[in-house]
Amino acid sequence: MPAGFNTADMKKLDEIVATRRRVKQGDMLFSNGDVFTSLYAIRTGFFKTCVSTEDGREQVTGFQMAGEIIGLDGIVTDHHSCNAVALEDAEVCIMPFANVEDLSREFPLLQRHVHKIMSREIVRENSVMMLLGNMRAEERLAAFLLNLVQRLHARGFSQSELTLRMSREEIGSYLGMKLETVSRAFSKFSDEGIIEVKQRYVRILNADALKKIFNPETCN
Amino acid sequence: MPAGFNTADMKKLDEIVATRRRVKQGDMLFSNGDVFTSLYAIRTGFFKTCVSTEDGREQVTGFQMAGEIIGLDGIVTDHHSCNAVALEDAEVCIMPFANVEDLSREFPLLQRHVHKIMSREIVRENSVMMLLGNMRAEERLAAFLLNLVQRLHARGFSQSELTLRMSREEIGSYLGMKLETVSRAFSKFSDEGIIEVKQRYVRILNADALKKIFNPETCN
DNA sequence: CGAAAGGTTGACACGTGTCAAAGTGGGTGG
DNA sequence: CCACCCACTTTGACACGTGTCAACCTTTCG
Repeated sequence: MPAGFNTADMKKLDEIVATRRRVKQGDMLFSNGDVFTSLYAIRTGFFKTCVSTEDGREQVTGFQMAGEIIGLDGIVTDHHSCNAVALEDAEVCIMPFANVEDLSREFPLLQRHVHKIMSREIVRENSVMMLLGNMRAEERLAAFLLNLVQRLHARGFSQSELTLRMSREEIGSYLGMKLETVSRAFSKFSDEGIIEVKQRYVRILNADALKKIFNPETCN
Repeated sequence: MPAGFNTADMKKLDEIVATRRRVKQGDMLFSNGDVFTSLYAIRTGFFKTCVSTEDGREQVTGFQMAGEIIGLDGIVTDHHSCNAVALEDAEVCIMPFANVEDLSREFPLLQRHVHKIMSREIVRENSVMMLLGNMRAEERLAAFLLNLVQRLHARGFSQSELTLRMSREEIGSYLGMKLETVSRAFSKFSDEGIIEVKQRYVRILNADALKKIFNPETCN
């Protein structure tokens, strides 16, 4: 929720949330083809969203954590065009989109907030396109790790330690590379003393080195 | 503009457009860092949008033609995060975003329309991610050509002939491949009798074959 | 405890990138 | 109006990063 509302406003804004829903690890919050009715605000847990082709290839389009909104893909056709899968037990707030639109008309601040959320997603996807189109395996992984810790840190977690909620294959799908290549890049970073890796536990030992890999020119 | 408005409504909706602007080939409509004030509806002409890293790598994030909206990237931070370049002389309608938001509150149909436009862009970028992450050079080019002719056909142009407005390098940037690879893929399609290419002129001789390349499984 | 899923590592293959040279077409100035 | 020039495109030869396939290891969970 955005800032700038008084308590009376906040009470009305509570109406956006119809109810909450728990999603167990591995379960889908919504899937491709489902009728779109609501946006979902993640309260706890971790999701991936992915699209797939008829011939079975899957592309992870994003990883979402507490405080982020999923379901925006469904607005345009009234049907979802991707799957949202919980990577750990999760709880979401269900926000019927009709409520969102009604209250947006009443509260310009909310309207602006909704627009920003959608715009942010567009900008994020732009940078993923840059990553997929122009970067090499190690740059992609460095960018991915830096993005993850930055978002976790904004939520009060460590900026140097994290536990991955997704498999090597899912990371690879997101980054446009095979799981073996992901694993090799982790090992390389580890050999170079940039990170410490043990399965899904990752500790960043030298963030500057990671940033340098991600963006070779901008280093100092 | 969406359907469903009466003439009185339409008159008010005209207020969205502040003015028009001509953009000459090669000129930028807006660029990374510019303050965001307006969305732009393309009346005529053809644009590319692209992001770039500090070390000079450029990623084309989309090609836009008449009737499409650009500038959505600027909403989230009040500053544009990409460049919009005219690939041919163009004219756009300038729609100050404040007007869009004001009238959206008044006209639910417009509000819904704006939301759909943003959602459509998110879904489009999802499919570009699939393309960049999972497909091979020839599949990417086939998908690209099919998408282009489909959009041109929706605007009354031929569904088998087109003149590309962008260079091989720009196509390559969009599709995550080098210009030589783009050129080779064109030549291969040409050798196989699937298309006829002469520089920027392309005629599709066998659309089914292209679809087959794009999606090997879904053929029949 | 055993099986299944996920992760690591090695050897090799292959698609695309890189570099270079030549061809093509369009725009501009003399 | 022609000729030149420059940007763009095509094509070839070769290099290299990542994919593929396989074996083995680790961890989790029934």
